[in-house]
This record gives sequence, C-alpha cells and structure tokens, in this order.
Amino acid sequence: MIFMKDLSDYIKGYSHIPIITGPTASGKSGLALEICEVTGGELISCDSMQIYKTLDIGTAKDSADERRRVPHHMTDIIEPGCDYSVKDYTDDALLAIRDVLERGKLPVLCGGTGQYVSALYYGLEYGETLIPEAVMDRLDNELKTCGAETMHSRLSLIDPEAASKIHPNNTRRLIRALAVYEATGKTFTEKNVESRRKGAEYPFKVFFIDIDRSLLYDRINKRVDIMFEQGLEQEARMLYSSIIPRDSTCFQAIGYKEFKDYFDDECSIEEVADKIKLNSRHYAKRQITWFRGMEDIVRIPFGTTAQDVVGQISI
RNA sequence: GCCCAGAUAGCUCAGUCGGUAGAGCAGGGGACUGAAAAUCCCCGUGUCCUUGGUUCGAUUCCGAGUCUGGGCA
Repeated sequence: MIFMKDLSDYIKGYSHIPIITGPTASGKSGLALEICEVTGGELISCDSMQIYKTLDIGTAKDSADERRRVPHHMTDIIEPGCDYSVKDYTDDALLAIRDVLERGKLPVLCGGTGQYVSALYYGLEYGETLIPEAVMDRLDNELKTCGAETMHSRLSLIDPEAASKIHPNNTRRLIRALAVYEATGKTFTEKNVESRRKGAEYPFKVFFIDIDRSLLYDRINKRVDIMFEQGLEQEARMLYSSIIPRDSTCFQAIGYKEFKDYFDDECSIEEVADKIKLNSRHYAKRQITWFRGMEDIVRIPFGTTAQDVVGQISI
C-alpha cells in the first residue's frame, strides 16, 4: 500500500473512493447516482457489459435522463463485438478515476462485476505480455485431442498449486494457466503473486448492498418484465441482425443470449423471459458468493441512504 | 353414469419382481488474477393420495374411496 495515492492531493474532505456493488437488481445505480448528486461526484461503472454501446435495456444502463444529471464514465466505451479484458478495464478505469480527481470531483464507482471490482480494490497488475494466438490455438487443439485430464496432469507438473485449485472440467481456466506459462515462462501462481505486489492505487472502500434473497428475486423478475416493456426484444433483434460474430463476448450477456432459440423459432417469447429471469437469479447468486469471500468490504442493508455512505468515506 | 390411465422431492417424472426411494430442473453452498453477465465444482427424507385387507413386513400386491387426465355414453 506504499504506492497508494493520497486523496487529499486532489479533493478535500474524503478518506476513500466508494465502490458501490451488490447483486444485480439490488439498487446499486440508484444509490451511486444519489451519492454523486450529494457530493457532486461522477459515476464510474464497474460493469463488464455496460461498456458496450447499443446494449442499453438488457444491461440495465442508467437512463438518458440519469446520465444527463450525473456524468458517467466507462459505459458505452466500445462497440459490441470488440474484445475487452480485465486488463483493459483496469487501465481505462484508472485513467477515468484520475481524470475525475484532477477536476476536483469525487469518483463514485458502481457495478457488479466482481472481477473488475477486485482488480481495482486489490490493485492487481496484469503486465504487458499478451498470449500469442498461436499458443491458444495449439492448446485448444491439444485439449481436443488429448483430453482435459492429460492437460491437467501437465499443469500439475508445471504448477502444482494452480492445478490443485483448477478443476479439470474447468477447461477455460486450465488452458489459461498453461498458456501463461508458455507465453511468459512464469507459472500462473508466480504471476498471480507478482500481480499483487503493488497494491491498490487509491484508497477504495467497497460497499456491498445486502438484500433479502426473496425480495431480490422478486425485483429481478419485475425488472425483466419492465425490460420487455421498454423494447428488449427490438434491441436484441438489432444485435442478432448485425454482422457481429455470434461468439463475441456481448452475445454472452444475460438478456441477449436467451433470444437465440426464439429467433430460430425454437421457443416462445415467454420462455425467453423466464430464461432471462432464471439466468439473472443464477448470476446474482454468483455475485453474492464472490463478494461474500472478499475481506474488508462494508455490507450495507438495502435502503441505506447516500448520506449514510458519504459519512463513511468522509474525514 | 360407465371404462381406462395416473397420484412418489417445490416442478416433471423414474423406481422399488414386497425389506420405507432417485434423476433432471428449481433451490442452496462454493471456486474464481487478461472472455467473468463467462467458466467450473459440491449438496437429494419425502405422510411414495387416503383407507381397509393379505403379509413377519406394503409406497410396491388386492379391495374401496378421493382427486386429476383421457375415452365412451
């Protein structure tokens, strides 16, 4: 934490930069927006899908009116179809934070992508080495021909610690761990230790909205119905009729991927809505698990006011 | 009214040649360092509809009843 910047170099009165997080539909943006209005701050998103332009309704972006009231950063920054990594996110978010601070404003971070929040909060450094595509292709091929068990055994020899933590069925992470070693000569475990050395860039404080599970599920269901009223089907149709490759990340977004069968005439629109609700519930559960395991976060009950949160980041 | 088929986990259903039962989904828990709204792992006791009978023992076999489908009138 020695490299951590002091907020008083930029703004007066605050000890921490708040990060408002919680499961989907728990009221994060409403609270963050209020905090911005109370403090004159600016909102910086920590959301892996709201970065895409044109995916507005399904990703539950703030309305045009809300975005007029409070400046938003890190939303609508790339075209759907583009790739975007955690590394890209931390680089861009850190720039955005500095930009807001240099104008004397409080950055208010808000979003439910655990990996993005953790990366900023722990100050993870990802380094400059990119895995060559040839390496990835070769590993993918080897996985197909040799099978996951063989690949997993290979990882056990190179990096036993990582192998013990990665289940053989989780081929995505398995391949990643092998690829890191092949591309950098360092093991996945070594890289991860190195990445934590520097610590967080700014004094962040994470606030997690704690909400009753059945109330949350109720809110999720209602929000999906509202999305349909707002024209989600139309928005999804635009995405599906574009030339964007179907294996792009944006097609993984809940609220869009569920339309595939419907547009292929294989299910009804009601089934799409039910599936979106279900996937959102599953997602919320994973978010809760992610943050439950995170140390030093502040759990705030659903309904906590902006003033309350501001009080906890003020000197 | 008669005939047939069902009734088992929150839901859909399997099964027990008679020794009190298990899948999928839902739900719950967990992992996570360059796709993360992704990817992956773990978790199954419930009046086996009710009630008589046969039996050492019935959710299972037999009878009656109730309910739900379907058919015939």
